[in-house]
Amino acid sequence: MVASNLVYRAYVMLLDRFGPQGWWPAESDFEMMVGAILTQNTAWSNVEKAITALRENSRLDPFEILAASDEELEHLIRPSGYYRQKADRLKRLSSMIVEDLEGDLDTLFERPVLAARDHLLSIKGIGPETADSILLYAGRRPVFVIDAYTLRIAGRLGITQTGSYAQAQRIFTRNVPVDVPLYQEYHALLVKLGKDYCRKDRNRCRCADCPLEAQCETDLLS
DNA sequence: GGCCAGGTCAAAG
DNA sequence: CTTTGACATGGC
Repeated sequence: MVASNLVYRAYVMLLDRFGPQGWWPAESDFEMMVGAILTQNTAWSNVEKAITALRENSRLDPFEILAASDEELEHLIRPSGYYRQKADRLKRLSSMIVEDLEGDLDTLFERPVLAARDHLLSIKGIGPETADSILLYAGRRPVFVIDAYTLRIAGRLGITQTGSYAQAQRIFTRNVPVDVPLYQEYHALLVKLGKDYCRKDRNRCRCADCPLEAQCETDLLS
């Protein structure tokens, strides 16, 4: 890892342009995990409505989620979309926490990262991005999160070839310092860049104002 | 009205 | 191992 590589310089440029993004100011690690599931392919504004509803009904807790009926849970999280699937996923997550961890999340996060990651991935409804988001933002473990924006941006910068999650994760991990706040901030900045400058529709790509314009190799997306 | 959003899974080539 | 369809609401 050298301080002059593109992967690291991109982080510096993005932070300089956009500033800290202040992601995931959840009041608890469990709330953060709930948000990670509810935000799957969904706008965060919709997730906020669902989390607020859960909180106001005192269901923002693994035991309370298990105690709730499917109908009640689905109703509370409906604004976040895919509400039947996500209600099921929240119950599976809660079951794991209650049954495997006795309700104590630290039991999970204190384990070796790969073991904790595998444990999360064993839950139906938790894939690589959700697992890694949980490890990074709730567990504060140094795991680089890859999402659709990161894949698209990395492709345009010529950083990755295949567009696979694992490859992108390896490359980002190898080229930035192992630092939890940096990982948290970099991921949030990539999402910010993706939303505002690197959209799927090429006609909407505002490459002229893009902070990484000079590094961008193509207008095309993978 | 159409596109998109801080993905994942099962089924199929 | 890669691709495809289903899942669903709300904002612009």
